[in-house]
Amino acid sequence: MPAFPPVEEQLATLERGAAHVEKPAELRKKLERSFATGKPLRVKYGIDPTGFDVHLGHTVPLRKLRQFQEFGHTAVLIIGTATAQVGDPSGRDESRKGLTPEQIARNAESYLTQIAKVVDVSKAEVRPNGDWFGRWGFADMLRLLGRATVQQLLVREDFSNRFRSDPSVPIYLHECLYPLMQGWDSVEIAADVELGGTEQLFNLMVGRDLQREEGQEPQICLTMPILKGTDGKKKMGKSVGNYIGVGEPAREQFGKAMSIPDEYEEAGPGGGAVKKSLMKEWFELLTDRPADDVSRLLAGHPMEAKQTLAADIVRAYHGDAAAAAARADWDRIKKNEDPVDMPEVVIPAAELVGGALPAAKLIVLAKLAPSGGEAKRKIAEGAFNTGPDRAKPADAQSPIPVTDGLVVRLGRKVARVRLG
RNA sequence: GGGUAGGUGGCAGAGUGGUCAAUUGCACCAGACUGUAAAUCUGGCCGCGAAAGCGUUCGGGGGUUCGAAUCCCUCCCUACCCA
Repeated sequence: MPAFPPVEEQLATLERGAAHVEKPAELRKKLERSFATGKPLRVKYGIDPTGFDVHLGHTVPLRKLRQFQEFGHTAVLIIGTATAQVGDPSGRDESRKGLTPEQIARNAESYLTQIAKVVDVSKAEVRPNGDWFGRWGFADMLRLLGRATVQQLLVREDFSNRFRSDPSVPIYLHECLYPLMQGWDSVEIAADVELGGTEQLFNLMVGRDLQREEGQEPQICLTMPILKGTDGKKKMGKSVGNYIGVGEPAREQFGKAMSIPDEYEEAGPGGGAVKKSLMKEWFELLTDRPADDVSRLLAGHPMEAKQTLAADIVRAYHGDAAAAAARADWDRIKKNEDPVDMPEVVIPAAELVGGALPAAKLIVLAKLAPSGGEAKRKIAEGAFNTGPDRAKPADAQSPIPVTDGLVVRLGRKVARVRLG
């Protein structure tokens, strides 16, 4: 039987960073009861196995889920094997194409491995919603559809926008089913709390309604803010290309984190632009760093703060050593030094002519550029240099003496040559 | 079933017989600059070639033409409207 931390302590952590809690008083009540009875809360989070890389944006609610786990509550991961065939209309996504059962299975597996970097999947309950929806007949579906009205759906901004102002974007009937299915999942697993991004609030509320109608205690809906991407402008997402994947290499994550702007502007309530600290939001939503620590860092040198932020993020997915190494590498790059762990490329000795190679050819063989044309352009731009003295070739044809261990650089790409 | 608008480089989106390897924006790569791989400015962004140049591209196939992303035929696909 898990011993839960005091309710106040739990509340303080759980509500931190949340965009909205529906309803805070009920959450307290549930926590108090679980504290008294020793019965963990059932905390639901759903994902559709439609096949994408898990990125930091997804980790925001996932981290909240982990906090619940750490307090001893039960994480229930819904795999939307049934809902994936419908496609969530939230955020004006266009309807998704149908996936084969094999794809869905493969995606689901890939998710769980990625999610495992944040949540303790081994302790979580994993429930494909095809388990129940798969058994449903047409009559069951109709019964579910009878639970909601078109008016209710139109309350949703993205539906009403599409309906009124942008009629060219179709709304399919099956999309209307999605919130109901998601809500029904809550009934099936008797959820105490459901997590999601702010755009999920409507769907989460449907769960509350359905539970109440089924005689269950309605779930708490806890939404998390939408994380802004590395551009500081749009929601982090794959299609925008402003994301950091949880599976990316440490250096990559560190670099991308360093590239975020310090602050961004947002339309304020009065219409004017309000400056907000992007770094602060990232600290709050992506790291465990305490609030006073964060404000101290932000008051200091921005560069220092951002490096700490980047290191915090890398640490979560690659560990202390990798985070430290990524930070050290960053410093080296800044000072124009080579990183410690350089990728090595093998060049067959037979390619050499008199121990040398034309510059353009060397670049292609070292895989620094995909084609000879690209290599030549970069040489002309002065982006290529080799060896400790960073010698630049005069032109693309200049022979570069190639020895084992030679360091070749093109822009920020660096490699060490091995003769094979 | 009928009608309409479309299918162009990673995406968005111009072009509508030669001057088009194809405007532009985004993304991406590089250079300068900088606390930052931010911002800004500059250059680049199909392949081969030292270069002149050559080859392969604009949904698939076929055709007209000295010459087609652009015209014709046919097929496939997408969206919207009407039934």
